[in-house]
Amino acid sequence: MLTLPFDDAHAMCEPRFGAGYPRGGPCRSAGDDAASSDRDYEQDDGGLLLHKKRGPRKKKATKEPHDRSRMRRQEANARERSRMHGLNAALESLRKVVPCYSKTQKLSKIETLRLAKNYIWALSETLSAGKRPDLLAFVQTLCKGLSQPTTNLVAGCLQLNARNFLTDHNGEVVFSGRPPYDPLYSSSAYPGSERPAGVSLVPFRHYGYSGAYEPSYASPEAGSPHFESQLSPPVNLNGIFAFKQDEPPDYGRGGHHYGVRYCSATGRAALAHGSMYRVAPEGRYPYDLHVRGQSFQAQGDLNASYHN
DNA sequence: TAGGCCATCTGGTCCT
DNA sequence: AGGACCAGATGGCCTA
Repeated sequence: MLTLPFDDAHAMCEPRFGAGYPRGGPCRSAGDDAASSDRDYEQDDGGLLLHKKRGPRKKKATKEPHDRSRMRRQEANARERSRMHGLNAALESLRKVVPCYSKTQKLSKIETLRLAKNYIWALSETLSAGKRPDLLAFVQTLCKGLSQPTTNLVAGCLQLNARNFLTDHNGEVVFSGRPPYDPLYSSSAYPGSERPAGVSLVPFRHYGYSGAYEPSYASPEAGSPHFESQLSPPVNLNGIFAFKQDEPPDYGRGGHHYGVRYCSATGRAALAHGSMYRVAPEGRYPYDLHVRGQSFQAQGDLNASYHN
């Protein structure tokens, strides 16, 4: 699984706001402005780190007319607003490419960043593993450190049973449901000698409808606010990030293509036509896998599982 | 009502 | 000098 300790206590620099908290103290990386770290901080009587100002403590006396000073401050405020709007726009665009996007239920800023980090991590792990991802592990990685509401939202986006992804007090995602290990992709996925070179038959674990999949998830469009306006993100494991509703890259040509697509209600229609991502006729299955341009028979297997 | 989230203002610091 | 960046403070809004 993860090749590096994932749950770095300060990986996302949990906010430690409060008066007197040293700016950049615990979150500062090792090489980041190391030269200034000592001179920037001093300890008070209680050992608390206090920010030691670098510059002159008092504002220099200025001959600047009050009106001009005021005007410059207002201009600075406008620039700061603009800067923050740009930051928010970037964050919004990030929201749209992480695995859970809803116009009606936006992720908070911090949760967006955490989810993005988890997403990058999960994709990296999948790439380095070089085999088909374990859906449960993938989702667990995605949800690591997220709040329970966000975990529910992500699980809802992925149309999993959120109750099976409980976040414990350590921020660990705990799978509480039955862990079925029925191989989704058996050798029957490659009848005869059609198995492409380089594709191993490591069973892809799927989780039966008595497990992680919500038995009733088939109707996300039918009223659950979680699914309103939700667009699923691209999860494209070959490093080509196809944005939602963009034309997919041509996966028929060369390269080792390895993609997972989580399909959801509104995104599906846009993807159904001419997409690399196969969509079940019923539109009910949350993901599909493609290796080297091959489309696995996920729907068929899931159909069988469902109807059994 | 408390707590979380957010936008905005503000002053300090850094950089060009 | 002026703009960018940063973080603290503050108040509004929303929800449990």
